[in-house]
Amino acid sequence: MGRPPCCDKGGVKKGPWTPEEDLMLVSYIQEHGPGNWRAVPSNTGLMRCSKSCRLRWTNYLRPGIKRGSFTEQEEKLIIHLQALLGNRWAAIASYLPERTDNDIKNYWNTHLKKKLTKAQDGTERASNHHRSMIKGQWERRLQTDIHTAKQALRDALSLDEEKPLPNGDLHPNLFKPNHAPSSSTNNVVYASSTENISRLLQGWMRSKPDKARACSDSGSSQGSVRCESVSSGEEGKPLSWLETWLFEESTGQDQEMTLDGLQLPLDYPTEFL
DNA sequence: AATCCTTTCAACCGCCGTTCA
DNA sequence: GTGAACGGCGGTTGAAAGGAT
Repeated sequence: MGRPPCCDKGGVKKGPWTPEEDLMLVSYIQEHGPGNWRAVPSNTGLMRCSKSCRLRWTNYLRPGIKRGSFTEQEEKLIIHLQALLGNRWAAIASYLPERTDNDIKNYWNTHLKKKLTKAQDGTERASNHHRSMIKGQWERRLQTDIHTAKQALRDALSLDEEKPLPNGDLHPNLFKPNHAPSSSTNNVVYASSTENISRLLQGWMRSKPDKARACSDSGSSQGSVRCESVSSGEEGKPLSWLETWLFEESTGQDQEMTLDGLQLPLDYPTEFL
């Protein structure tokens, strides 16, 4: 028997949030900043538990969230990152700063998993050599996958670099005002209610960049790859082990990768090996 | 037009790691 | 050193919307 859930108290409202509740939460965060979620319900008068408030903020109200269909590039990136990191949605989401981990998780479960299963079925039917693949072939295939994943990540990161932020944020898209969807993502739709509320916060985000900066908005301590950063030495700009790994390879040291001799950063999590 | 089935996604639940008294 | 409180994460659920019959 664990500790009782935080929302066990009576009188705690559940279910969909109303615009009025959203406004109450946003006004509070606008004034006090995200964090100290425990105090939010009592200070705002919201009949919601702290977890619910945090979730509503991080998954829906937080400025810079892109809603609507995923682009092909995002889709590919998610597939590659999932192959690399597994179901660590928060870590994956840190590479798609405009998407929430919940969104990515939902998209994976509803679209990508099916897509991949279908594709896998097709290839499995076509030939049985999948199973009888000798070790060397399997390794080569894995190497190719890793290489492809790294390439996709590099592409994504270099895209980000095209739009540098004055304050040197890791991901320039982070907290990008969402009034101007990128021209390359025509199918992007911003939820109007979220957008309206988010606009309320834009001034605040600009005036409190430190508070607003995210290792996810409130500073994830475990899941986020981005938070496990190492110093690159470039103006003190921190890089995650993954980014370091990518950039090291892209600086001309494209040595042949083998599983045995794979050159990984010192802080590469051993769980991925 | 009515009913049933499927899909989507916001929200909840329970667990885990971290922090702090 | 210990235990409670808190924040964060991933898995799961269920209501709503959309599509098929």
